[in-house]
Amino acid sequence: MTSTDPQGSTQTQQRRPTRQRRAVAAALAGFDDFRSAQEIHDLISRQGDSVGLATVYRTLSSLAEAGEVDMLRNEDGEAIWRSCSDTHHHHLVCRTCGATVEVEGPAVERWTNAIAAEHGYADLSHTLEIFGTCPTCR
Amino acid sequence: MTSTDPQGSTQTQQRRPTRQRRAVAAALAGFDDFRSAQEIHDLISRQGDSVGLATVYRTLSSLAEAGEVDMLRNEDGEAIWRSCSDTHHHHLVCRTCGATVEVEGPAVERWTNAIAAEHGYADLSHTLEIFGTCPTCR
DNA sequence: CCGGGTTTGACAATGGTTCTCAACATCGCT
DNA sequence: AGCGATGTTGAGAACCATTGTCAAACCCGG
Repeated sequence: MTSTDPQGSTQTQQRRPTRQRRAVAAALAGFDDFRSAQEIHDLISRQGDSVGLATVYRTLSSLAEAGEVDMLRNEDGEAIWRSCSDTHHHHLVCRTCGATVEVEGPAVERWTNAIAAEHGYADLSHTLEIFGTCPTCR
Repeated sequence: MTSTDPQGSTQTQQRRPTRQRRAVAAALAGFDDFRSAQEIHDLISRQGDSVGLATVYRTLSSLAEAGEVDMLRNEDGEAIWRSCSDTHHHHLVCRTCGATVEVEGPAVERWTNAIAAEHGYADLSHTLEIFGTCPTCR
């Protein structure tokens, strides 16, 4: 926050291709649903790599900031992650097994924008997640 | 979870009107936006009452379960609470000052139900919160 | 006023997440 | 290839919201 930021402002900050970051990326590629940082950390270990938990957190956060992964919170407030397509979308998540369906809702986007505008709110962000029990888990 | 549950099942369990519960209710009546449990706890102290933090949590949780308060999570995953009307609704929350607008979106309800049904998900719940900057804070 | 189930509070314990900081890896340059 | 500057990492401590523990205090019906 107090950096001098020589020239390019909020631009692609340097991201060195380290072994650890590659490991996290590889782990992310290995599943489709949302996983907690700790689960991802375990996955990496199981894949033979060794990456510190703190590093997993750091990497996930910066990936999320870069828009390369989705981060949302489960009903307990824990952060869960997964790599994502680049369009804005929401999720239908199975409460039991974590199976995820990616959903798009242009209608919802429009609705939230309208509501916010109506009340003069700017600089919006919103969360919309649906939790339920998938057909398999019932 | 392993309780025997003698007779009435998910019914109105006894809720004794203790000094502490009254204090929490009073505190809740004193603000319109969402506050964390700790802030509410502070508020109570400032009002002269003394209630243990654990009790505040317990009371808020049970009130939430009874549908008398809304609990949602801010962007940091912390639980925030406020008393609410009894209909299902969502919120437009100012990121800076916490000012809250209660919004209803029958369209959204219908949409989530449709989506979930389409994928065979049952036992639904969903979260939809909009964060932004209110007119005053800009 | 009594007895029994509820509720409380102080404090410990959890558990996810972030911070600290010395050791280390990369990059750009020569 | 060698070097210095700077970004990264890891182990563990630190944080901090939230929940568990359990004896003491409380409320209620009789």
